[in-house]
Amino acid sequence: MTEELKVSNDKDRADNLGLGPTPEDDFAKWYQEIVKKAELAENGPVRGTMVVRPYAWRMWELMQRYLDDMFKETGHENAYFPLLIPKSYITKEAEHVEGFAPELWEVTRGGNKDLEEPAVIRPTSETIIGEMMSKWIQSHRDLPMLLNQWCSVMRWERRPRLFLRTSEFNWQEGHTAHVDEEDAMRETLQMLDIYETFAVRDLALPVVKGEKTPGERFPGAKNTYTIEGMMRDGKALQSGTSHYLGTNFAKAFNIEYSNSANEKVLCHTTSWGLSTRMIGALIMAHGDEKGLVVPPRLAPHQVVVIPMRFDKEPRVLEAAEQIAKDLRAVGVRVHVDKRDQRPGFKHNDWELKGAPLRMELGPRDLDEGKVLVAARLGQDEKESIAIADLVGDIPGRLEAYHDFLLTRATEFRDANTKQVDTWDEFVEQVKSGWASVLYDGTEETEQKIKEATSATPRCIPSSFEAEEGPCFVTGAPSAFGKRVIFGRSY
RNA sequence: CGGGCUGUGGCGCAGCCUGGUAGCGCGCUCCGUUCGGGUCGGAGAGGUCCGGAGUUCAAAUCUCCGCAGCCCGACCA
Repeated sequence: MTEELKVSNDKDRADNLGLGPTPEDDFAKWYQEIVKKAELAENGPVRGTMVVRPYAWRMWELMQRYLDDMFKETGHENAYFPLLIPKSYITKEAEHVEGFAPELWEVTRGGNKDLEEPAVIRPTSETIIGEMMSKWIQSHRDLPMLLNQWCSVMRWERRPRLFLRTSEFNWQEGHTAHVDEEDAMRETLQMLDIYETFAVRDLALPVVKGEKTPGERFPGAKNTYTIEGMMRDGKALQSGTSHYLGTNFAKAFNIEYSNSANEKVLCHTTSWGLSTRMIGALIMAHGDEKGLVVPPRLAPHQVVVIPMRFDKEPRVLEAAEQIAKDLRAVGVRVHVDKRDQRPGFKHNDWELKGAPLRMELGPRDLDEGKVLVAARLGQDEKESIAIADLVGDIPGRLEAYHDFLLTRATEFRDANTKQVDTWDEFVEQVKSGWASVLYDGTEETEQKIKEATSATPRCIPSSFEAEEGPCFVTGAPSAFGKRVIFGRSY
């Protein structure tokens, strides 16, 4: 009887603290529980808004740092443009306004009176930055103009989901102006490459890089490029986009320069953005039934040290702090968990929060000059390592852990991506993954596919070989000169 | 925006059908104990039952209107 009660209490505790559903049971619920229980974010009081908690914001700070470094290395400068944009700006580019009109938040009052011209809260800043660029650019000598801003934007979302789609979200938006198409296109593709590097190197997320089909383009863009990641439920997540805007915005906002022949010429502009949605990507690409799995480059705590009986034996804590100090000196982010909790609780908690490595340090280890090192993934047994070897060992171990995650995610993606040539195969394939197909590229065909399977064209991968043949739906000649990846998406 | 479901201490839930102003588990606080994978015992704190209006002597419970969340769809860098 007592035993039964005890077991039941343990189960209640586990249910309350740990995750209920597994990704296989109920992916949507699993995702929400991770977000909440790993203390990443929660809903704000206004519909669709999100409170980002410190643990997740730290990951975003790291993302910002890696991206910002690459932006600066490629000559970009950060600036800041206003949150509020005159409503009239948005309407200057026809496709742009059509695309964003249904998503706008509008401000009509301030200081207790109606505004003369309503303002919209930026859904993206092409318009206001275009307006400013038109003032700043006079000569070909002013080009290229390479700007970026870190900010939040707002779009009315009908169905918000934390990190994936919220009314307000934080991102970076780059905006550049160039002398001609060639230079602008080089920029567009360069930024796409940077996003890919970021995804692979920092997020351990293999992505498919490529161009969007016309139906999936950014409103007002001539070409849209994307990196698409595969989540563990086989769906695609658009993880970063880069747009070649042609002269569309230059025309709308008069962004022009005098060339060396003293002729007025329209600029060719680009824009590119990546958001906190990447935190959603990280959760859904790497997480498992125990919780979050954070890739080392983004982990707030790469190593968590769990000291045993440290209240009774101060030397344990001293040793733990010394280890932390030594590792920090070689660039490892270490956290010593001094909470008044049992070690078992801490192990579970840090598994839920996805810390890559844990160290268990007690009097016994200390006597032997060793620590037990456990990995969140990819290592079955805890390994006893000499304390003296840690500084040499841990950085490499973190890299190996990153490689493990990347390999695992890549194998998963490849196993769930299939080349198909018939309707039946296609329908089956997009239930759980991606299908690469030849199709005729028409809106009608895309619509038919979407209605039947809810799959949409994700991108025309730049890595794919040229290939042509009959459309798997209509039999008409295929478009784009190569296969296109279709999948369900977020 | 259409269809479905939900809203009760921090979290998970019961109570609602058959109105009589709240209960359980976990968590939290304090004391002791324990500490190498979610210790054990004791004593406590904490809720205008999402909001508003209505019916009633009386509403968590019934009715209406909002708001918010979740799922499916539509929509969506």
